[in-house]
Amino acid sequence: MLSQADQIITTLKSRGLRVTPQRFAVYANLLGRCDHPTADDILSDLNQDAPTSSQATVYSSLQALRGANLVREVLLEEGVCRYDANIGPHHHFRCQGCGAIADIPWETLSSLNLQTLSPHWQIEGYEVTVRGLCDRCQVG
Amino acid sequence: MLSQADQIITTLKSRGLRVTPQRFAVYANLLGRCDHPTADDILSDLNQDAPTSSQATVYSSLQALRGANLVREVLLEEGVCRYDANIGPHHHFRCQGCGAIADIPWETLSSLNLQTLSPHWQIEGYEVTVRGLCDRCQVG
DNA sequence: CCTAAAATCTAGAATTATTATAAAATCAGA
DNA sequence: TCTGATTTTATAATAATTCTAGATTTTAGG
Repeated sequence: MLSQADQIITTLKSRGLRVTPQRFAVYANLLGRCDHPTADDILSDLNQDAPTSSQATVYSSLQALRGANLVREVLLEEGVCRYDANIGPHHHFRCQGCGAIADIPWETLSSLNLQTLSPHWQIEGYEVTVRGLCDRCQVG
Repeated sequence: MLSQADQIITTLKSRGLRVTPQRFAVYANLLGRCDHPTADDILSDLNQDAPTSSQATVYSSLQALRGANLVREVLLEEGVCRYDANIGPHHHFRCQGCGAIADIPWETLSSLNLQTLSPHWQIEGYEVTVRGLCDRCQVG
């Protein structure tokens, strides 16, 4: 029975990544979150209780994790990249009021038929971005 | 029978925008394109034959056009915002090889049932991002 | 046509997110 | 423990975008 720490270490190693305290911390942070943090969000969180990583290393660790397909980027906001350890197919809801982003399970919107798109494209997947207002931003 | 230039002018006025050569040029440029240019792409294009606009003004014009719902942003690439004068609902294909972006007509992927999402959300729309390889990036 | 007020443009400075860099530190296998 | 390769660090650099104050332009009314 592996602890979560051991699982993370095993996972990093299995993807050919050297296990450093910073990579561990970044990945553990992302695995423990439901939101989609920016690099700066992660940095602040990591260094909350103890100096864990430099800013450059957070970026570097994120790139390594992305290269290993353990983390993906989420482009739903201008000017900044957000990250997600949930790399399985899923969709997003984006609130147009406050900007909040929520995950939508894959199956919920998995009924699209992509066969009729262009015969020139080799389709590998899709995701849906739903826009609207979250409950806090709705008026009356 | 209005010329295209007159149509653009009328459109800008109808949206409460002052008609300046720069706004006209930016909007005309976007209307004449099928791709999704960056602000810099637009700037280079505009100033190709004659000095038309400064960089700051291209950004400013794009913001004004967006505020008037004549132009929308497209967030499919890290680090840069792309723009589109096609503001009707439509979807995008994104090539994972070269990064090319293509429009997909709305009706093609309009069959999603959003009723089963969260009762807390007031849904206003959705768009689908399809990923794959374009014909040029596919190998043999 | 003129005028004036408001809006917009300009060009360079400033800001922000991210990447580059060279030296120091660390990882992991022998 | 040693060692070579990799990673981290802190700062500089870069690129996309916004800010700013003075100059210029638009536009409505006379």
